[in-house]
Amino acid sequence: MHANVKQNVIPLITPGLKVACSQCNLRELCLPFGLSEVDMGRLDKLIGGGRKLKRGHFLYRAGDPFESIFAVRSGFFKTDVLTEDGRDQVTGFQMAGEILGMDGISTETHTCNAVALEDSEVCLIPFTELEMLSSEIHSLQHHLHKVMSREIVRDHGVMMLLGTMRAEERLAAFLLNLSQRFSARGYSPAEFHLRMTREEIGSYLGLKLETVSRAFSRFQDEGLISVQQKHIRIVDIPRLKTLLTPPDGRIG
Amino acid sequence: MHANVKQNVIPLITPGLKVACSQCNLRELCLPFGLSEVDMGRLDKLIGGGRKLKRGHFLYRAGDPFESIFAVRSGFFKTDVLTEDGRDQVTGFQMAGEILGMDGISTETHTCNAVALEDSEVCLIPFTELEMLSSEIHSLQHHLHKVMSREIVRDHGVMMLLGTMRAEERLAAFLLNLSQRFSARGYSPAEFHLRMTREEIGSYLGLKLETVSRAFSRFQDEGLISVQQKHIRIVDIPRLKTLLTPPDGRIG
DNA sequence: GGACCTCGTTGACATTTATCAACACAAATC
DNA sequence: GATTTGTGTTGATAAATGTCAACGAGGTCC
Repeated sequence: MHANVKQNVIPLITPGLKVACSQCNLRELCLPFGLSEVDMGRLDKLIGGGRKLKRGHFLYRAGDPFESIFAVRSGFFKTDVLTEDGRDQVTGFQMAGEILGMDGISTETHTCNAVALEDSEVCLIPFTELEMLSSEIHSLQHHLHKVMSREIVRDHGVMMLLGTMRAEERLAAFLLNLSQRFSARGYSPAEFHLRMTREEIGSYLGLKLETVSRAFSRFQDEGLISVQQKHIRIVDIPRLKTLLTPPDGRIG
Repeated sequence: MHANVKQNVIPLITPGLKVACSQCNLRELCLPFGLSEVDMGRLDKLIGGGRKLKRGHFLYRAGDPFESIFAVRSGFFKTDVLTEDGRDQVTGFQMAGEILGMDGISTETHTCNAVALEDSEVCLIPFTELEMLSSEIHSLQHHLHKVMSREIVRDHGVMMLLGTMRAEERLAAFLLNLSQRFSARGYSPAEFHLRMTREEIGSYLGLKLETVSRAFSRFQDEGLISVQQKHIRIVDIPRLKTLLTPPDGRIG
């Protein structure tokens, strides 16, 4: 019943997978943002190659020693934290251009699991080398700080969601967030495939899977979206957005 | 009814407040952790002085341009995020040695408010200068990354709390977290003064103030703690900890 | 020293979400 | 093609938390 049913071996670096930031169409979303051609070449040399992961495989697990951060080249990941007493919280879903693994810097050990939700590719960025290079390239250093800060801000958004929103508001916010991120990557903002189960959505949103399912059905009944298993089509984005704004505005 | 009733002017740098990391008894908790004497002296020169804040005053507000991060020298802060539609989420409470303001790096604008919950003092650390110095001092750079990463890990803990815990578990986790942090600063882990209201605790924990109040009363009835308004004495720390571990362990 | 305030507590009741259970659907496997 | 397994949906009911309201305690301002 738990996610760790598929305890696959962590695959080694895929030798054939050549990566180069300068050739990558994600460079405007990813770590090399704002670098000159020359500096991007220096970053290329540092990137420890790519790694392919089959669906269900772990990129890293809580407890693994921290050595690298990862940039998602393609595919889809989830990160989750498990406690000894069996609580399980999905802390995020990551797609192309997003950075994984920064939780590990503080203790030199990963504190969460990262699992591929579909066949995926990542770039491996050795962190010590990245720090060395970033002390020479100011814009790289600054952008790394921005990426970490962005993660903090994103986390605050999740706290807001978990702390103040009701079930349907959470799901609306979740769908709109996915929509916006797909859109930023050139995909349809209105129609997409969910890579995660209702249970994983529920864990992320602090809800049980039944509540997630009911909220989907309700949205469909009201003509906001069309759901067929994992295929989602958002019929009325503006009206979905209004679900996030309580009618009275709650001002005062 | 809202926190921004006290909209005080942001005070300027307090000229008389001399700060020096090398003299500070918080240096093992704070940014200069692990620096040599010489390097600490260089960090001292960078610190833009101290700032005193009266209770209720804002250290910064959402929308303010980002220029510095802040280290709490003394006192107690809360940070919160407000949305246009009136939602208000407390994202953290900060005490001596903790760093504030890293949310602002990503957009060059602060994304939350930081308010002093009692008369407080902070060190102002201009961020551009900090980046310049950290590219020269590797251990400073690395420690900055650790501090940011620690914030990400802390945020994950809050997500876990908000996503998986029930009201009493949240409050127990909150009290134990405060206890541990006071303890790390040489104060009693068992007896302390809450600087925040029930409403602020509730906002942080995703609960209404009445629920927080009832949970306090219940803990007192069960002999776990003793509450008198904001004064808390934890009578039975081990038993409070067991509240966080569901009896069956939820394994499997 | 009294008259506000804000803050905290408690009770009765409403609402939301979880729990338990049954069943439907789809993909993967034999 | 049938079977299994994971996944998703829906209903009935229970449990947790929120809402509304009253009141009490402490601090602050005249």
